Amino acid sequence: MSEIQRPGALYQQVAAAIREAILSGEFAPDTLLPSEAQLMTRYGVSRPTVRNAIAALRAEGLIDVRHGKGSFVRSSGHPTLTLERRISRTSEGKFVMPNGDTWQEAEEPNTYRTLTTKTTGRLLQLGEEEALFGCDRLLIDPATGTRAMHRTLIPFEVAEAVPLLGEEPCKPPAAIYWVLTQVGGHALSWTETVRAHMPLPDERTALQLPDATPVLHVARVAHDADDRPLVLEELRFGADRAELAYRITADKQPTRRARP
Amino acid sequence: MSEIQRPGALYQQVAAAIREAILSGEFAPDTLLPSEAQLMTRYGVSRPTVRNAIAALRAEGLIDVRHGKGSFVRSSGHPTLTLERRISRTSEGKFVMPNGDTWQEAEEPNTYRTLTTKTTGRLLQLGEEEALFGCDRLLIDPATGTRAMHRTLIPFEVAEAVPLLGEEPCKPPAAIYWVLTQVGGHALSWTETVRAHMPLPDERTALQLPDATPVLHVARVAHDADDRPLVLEELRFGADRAELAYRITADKQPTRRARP
DNA sequence: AGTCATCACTCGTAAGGACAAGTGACGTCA
DNA sequence: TGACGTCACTTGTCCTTACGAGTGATGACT
Repeated sequence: MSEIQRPGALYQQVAAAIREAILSGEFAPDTLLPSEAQLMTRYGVSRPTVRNAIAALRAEGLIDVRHGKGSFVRSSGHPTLTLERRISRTSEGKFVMPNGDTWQEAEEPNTYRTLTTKTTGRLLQLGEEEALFGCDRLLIDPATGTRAMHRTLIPFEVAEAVPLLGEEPCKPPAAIYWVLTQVGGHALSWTETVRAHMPLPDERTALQLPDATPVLHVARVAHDADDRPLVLEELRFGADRAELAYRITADKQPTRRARP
Repeated sequence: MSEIQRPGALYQQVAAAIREAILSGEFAPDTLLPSEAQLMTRYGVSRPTVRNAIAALRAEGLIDVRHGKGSFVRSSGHPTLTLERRISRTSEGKFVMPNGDTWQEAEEPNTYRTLTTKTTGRLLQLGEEEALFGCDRLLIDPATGTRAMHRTLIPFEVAEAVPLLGEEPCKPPAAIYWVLTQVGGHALSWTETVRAHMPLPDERTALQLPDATPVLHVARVAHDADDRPLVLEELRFGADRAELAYRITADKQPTRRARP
């Protein structure tokens, strides 16, 4: 009966005690925590209080609870998949994404269709709710089992010049750059924007995410020589499975971006 | 009384109904949701069930609950601060981090001290629990109020060659690179690794994070000509306030990394 | 020996009641 | 008018009880 007293609510004291035990290593990773009943007698509180404490630890991603078995200390395993974000151009002018792209299609690819975007329109220099030409995919990395949601978005202005896009199913992620070069749209620079958010239920199921696992969201925009956006690629994946890696080399001069 | 039936548990049905109303725009952002009592009569369930549903929406980051007032639809405001991750070298050989570094010290800086790292040792090619020379900071962006935790880590092997580091307080983040050049440690490349995780309580309070807000974690490692790590900078901030932006330019040749 | 029912244990769901605590408006009182 | 107390409303905390559902081992039956 480790007596507890300190801060705020009872369940927070219980949560703090368990958390401390986990972080100090008293409860090792992948270890079974005491059951709810045991915690009730241990701290002299009711079951809702224990469950409330456990819910707090769950939201912090410290433990995993399995129905009928118990609560396990989550092994703070680092991501097993590192996505190297680098785009290179071969001498023939073809674009390759050389690494981190061992993705395979996990489902039958969709076809291009009209989409609207609230969150990423800004990156394409569009207003909110503006229509786009786009395609969704569910990708999987066979080596690690990591899943990712991929979306290609092309402004209508650009898509109209590319008759090939009407064909179905839509091209694999990397091919879109090649397609663009065929019609004279040469991407000169890419900007990647990285965000994180909590998954909605559809993302939770599609990406098979455990509790309290954020989604990493990468939006890659290709710009042409006039700094106008050509394509937007979105990639979402569970932050427990994969991480992003950028290699930065020192320029001789600071790069300046055009200011409209 | 919108009757509900479909999937799984009662509280999930209630949560799904509210979630749908939010995503469809029926409940506008920053709007007050019906109170718990109203939801009880609306769906004909008990208070624990309503609270359970609300807890689920809270964990998804869809709503904010304020004691004594009610539940508000969270305005899905995009991050206001964009951190441009680019390192440039001036012609004099001094290193500058030209953008996204309007940070100010939010607290009196600490002094360098010995730290151990479990999660990021790998990036420095060290084992787990290996000791390092390091310094923590709490930064703030005055324009947006965004807070960030910053940590500088230097392997003992490197730190021993730098007598300047013993001085207190420790240098501002960017200065460490300049210090290194003074003793012949020239950084040639940087690798940034991006992860996301849910905050522990200390991160929640230090960064002043709302519910269900992930932490974005950037680890920047500077390597010398022999590809040995010189410094590790860690930056953590709330994913609701800031995002990362990388500009990628197309190389003529794919970059190959040494394989040991 | 093998199969399968049972049981004890786990967590999940749902309801009920009671009181504490934060918030804001309203009305009283000085 | 101004200050303040009260009250109604909100969510927060905590307890009790009950049953459903997943898991694994035990043991009886074939």
